[in-house]
Amino acid sequence: MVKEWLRKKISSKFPDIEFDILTPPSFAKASEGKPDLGDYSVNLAFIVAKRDGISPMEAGKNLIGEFSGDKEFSKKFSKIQFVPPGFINFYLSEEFLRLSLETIIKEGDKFGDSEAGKGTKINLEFVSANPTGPLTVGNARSASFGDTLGNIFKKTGYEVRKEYYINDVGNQVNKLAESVKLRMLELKGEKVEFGPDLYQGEYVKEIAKEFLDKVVSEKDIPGQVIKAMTDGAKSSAKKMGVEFDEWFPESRLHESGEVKEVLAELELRGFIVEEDGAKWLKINDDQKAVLVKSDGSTTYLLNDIAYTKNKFERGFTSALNIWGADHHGDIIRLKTGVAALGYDPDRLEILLHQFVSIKEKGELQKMSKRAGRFVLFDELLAEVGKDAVRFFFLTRDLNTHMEFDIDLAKKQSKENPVFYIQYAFARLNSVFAKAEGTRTGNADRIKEEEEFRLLKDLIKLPEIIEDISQNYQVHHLARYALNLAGDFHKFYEKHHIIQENDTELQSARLLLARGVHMVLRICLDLMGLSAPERM
RNA sequence: GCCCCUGUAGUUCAACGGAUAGAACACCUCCCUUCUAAGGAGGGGAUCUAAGUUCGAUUCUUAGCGGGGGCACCA
Repeated sequence: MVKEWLRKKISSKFPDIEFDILTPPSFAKASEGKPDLGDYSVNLAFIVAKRDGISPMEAGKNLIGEFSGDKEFSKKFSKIQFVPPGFINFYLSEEFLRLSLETIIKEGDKFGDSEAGKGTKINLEFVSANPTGPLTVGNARSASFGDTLGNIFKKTGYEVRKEYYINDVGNQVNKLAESVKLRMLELKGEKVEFGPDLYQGEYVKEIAKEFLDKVVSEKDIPGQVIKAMTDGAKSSAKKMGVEFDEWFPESRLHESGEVKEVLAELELRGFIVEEDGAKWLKINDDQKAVLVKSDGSTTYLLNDIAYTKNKFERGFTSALNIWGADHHGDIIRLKTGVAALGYDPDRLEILLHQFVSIKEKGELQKMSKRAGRFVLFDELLAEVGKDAVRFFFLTRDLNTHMEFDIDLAKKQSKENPVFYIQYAFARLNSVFAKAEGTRTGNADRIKEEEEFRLLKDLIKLPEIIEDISQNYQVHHLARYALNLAGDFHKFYEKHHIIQENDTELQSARLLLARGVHMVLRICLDLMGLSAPERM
């Protein structure tokens, strides 16, 4: 609300200068000689100083008049101060904050909505785990992240489709089918040779048993295995609260002939070289990647290029993929392929999330689907709960190499900070229940420091959400919600909302409480967390 | 060897090139006859090392030392 306004306003005064709008550090203990540096800050003086070759303090003296004399500024700010080493600090006025509260309440659930993404259609693809085993803890990370990012895009006006790509073709699938077949024979009492390159996990035996019961014939095994795995992934996603708009099977691209078409087009455009009986895509001077193997089968890369083209042809202006860090090397290849087809490669954006390593019984485990070593998504959800799992991932940057200590997570699930937020929400509910029937008035009687603190938090929501839609720092939303909940708990301890003898004050505080409640709910919804009535 | 990510309190994580580096958990001291103590008040405790760029570096550059992930006619 304020940040954007400030940016525009200052830009119009100083059109040639690039500056930053900053949030000054807020010191926890203002009482102990820590200065109040205001609510917003501009580093204009540093920039001007450099340009003019003078000191920042000198530059600031000449600038400050531009602000203190401007009436529009005084509507929002009670004080604008120039302080060493050269920041111009803006202090929000109490009057403006009170007015903002009334605006926020009027907007309701739409508070924070924007039209920033209007006209952009995003295909957001995430999880897309190989259907050769159940979803694991690592998949839970991209599920939490992708789902929340999608929600934020929607709130900022983008048209979004959440998509899950199913690699239902290829070697790995055949191997899994082979593994199941052997386990079935084994269950029938035959002696089998179960090679180390087959899928070792227990789930293979379970499927085999199920197939025996259902009397699945041998030729149906591959199709049925994929179906079983995909159904499992769908059910896991659902338990996480993630709804995909589209489950896109790779086989569709082969059946429709799109893969062949793409190959033909790449050949026509001269990006293919043949060598050793295989067809390669030229990446750069010293790199090439196989598209068609010498046995005639296509690689994931060619299929992925066709898939990306398919997304664009479906009308998406951009394709955003969330991949695990192990696919880092594939980015350049896929982008090259997409560019070779004549698309702007910037329309394809790939976010990498670093790995989640698992610590169990004090030891780091190396996960491997093939070897059957992994921690199951469903198991984790059952033990720790959806909200705690989602929030655990959502509070961290995608680049963080996470260590997930299973035992600790189980033990500490009760202490997961998500409950701190939900508890604030539940406390508010019980206040509302107590105050039922009384009116919420205007904000005039708001005057306590803790109350203004909350108002300042509230007006930041639109800024946070819009920033995330640009920089994908989803964890900022989680931190914001934690901070808001914390400020609420502090307020709650110090001031009473219910005021038996002062209905005016009570109605003002109820209005504030409703604002906090509303914003907490918006945050919880965006993150796919439940908003409990009581705890 | 080359490429990507990463190194912050005892632990798990924050910090848009900005001001005295924030939380949570754990530890120590307090606070429930007033709206839910899953809460609040207070305390101790951290930027891997060395140079450089900058008015200003946890953030950028280079080098070193750790950690994770890639460098296939697998996905």
